[in-house]
Amino acid sequence: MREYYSITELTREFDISTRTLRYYEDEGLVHPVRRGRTRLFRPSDRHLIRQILRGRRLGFSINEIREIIQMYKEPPGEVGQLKLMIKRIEERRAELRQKRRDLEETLAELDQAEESCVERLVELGVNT
Amino acid sequence: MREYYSITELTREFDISTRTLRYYEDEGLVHPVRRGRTRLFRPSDRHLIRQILRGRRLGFSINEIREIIQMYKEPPGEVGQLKLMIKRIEERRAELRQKRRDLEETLAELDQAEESCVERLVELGVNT
DNA sequence: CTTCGAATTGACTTTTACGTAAATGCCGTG
DNA sequence: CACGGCATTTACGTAAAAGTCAATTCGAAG
Repeated sequence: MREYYSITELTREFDISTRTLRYYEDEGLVHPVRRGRTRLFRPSDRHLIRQILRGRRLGFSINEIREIIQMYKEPPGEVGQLKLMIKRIEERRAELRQKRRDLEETLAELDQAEESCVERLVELGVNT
Repeated sequence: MREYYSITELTREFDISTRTLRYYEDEGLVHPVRRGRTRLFRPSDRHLIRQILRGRRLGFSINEIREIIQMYKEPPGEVGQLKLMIKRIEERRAELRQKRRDLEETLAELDQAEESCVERLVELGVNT
């Protein structure tokens, strides 16, 4: 496990811009340490970036991603907070299950669409 | 099957604003007919709205949604177009499968997080 | 020491997906 | 016919998530 990653290494690995990584830092999502002015990202930051991009691909906003990442962290110490956290987690899961239904439906329709296309090709006598 | 739906009926059904529906019309995603200046949405439009919102929940942009909806329509008549269409569909499916992986991973992490919270509650001696 | 390239900062710009407000049209009811 | 209640059009506003550009600055190589 590497100790540090430079900003450009990570932009290459994840195919994002430096601007994006700095933006995520401004938003408090990652916390690279500094050597002089240079950012040094640790494996934990790298892991956070993975999670951020995952959230992004699923259509979550930065604020939502921030919330979700909070949930991955150490659970809070106070009972009220814990119960609230569990409620929030449950809400997110419901949302994700909705997304999963949406996803399955969309995939099914695309399967259908592709099949129609292939049929059409066969009608036209194209040898696949 | 109703013949027409008014704009407000649909805004209530789908919990979106009239602005949003007019925007989708501007963007050429739906095509309500007019009685005078009033929009009348047909069942096909209603179905389109379903598909649009599904895409929206999955984080697709309007342009992407437009593309995806194109795919659901009648396949094109020309061979080159058909092959291109199949390629596009395949790309979208790959993207959706990626989203599905993202989704499963996120769900798994949330399960983990919730479990931690529950454990913590038990430690604190809270009777669930 | 100079120079070069990579990194940083800050400011400004852009795109997307609507929100919002103002002015006006249409229509059924009392 | 006046009215309330939707609808419409036009226009401007805005928040999120970066892109872009200019001016520096740092550190390492020559």
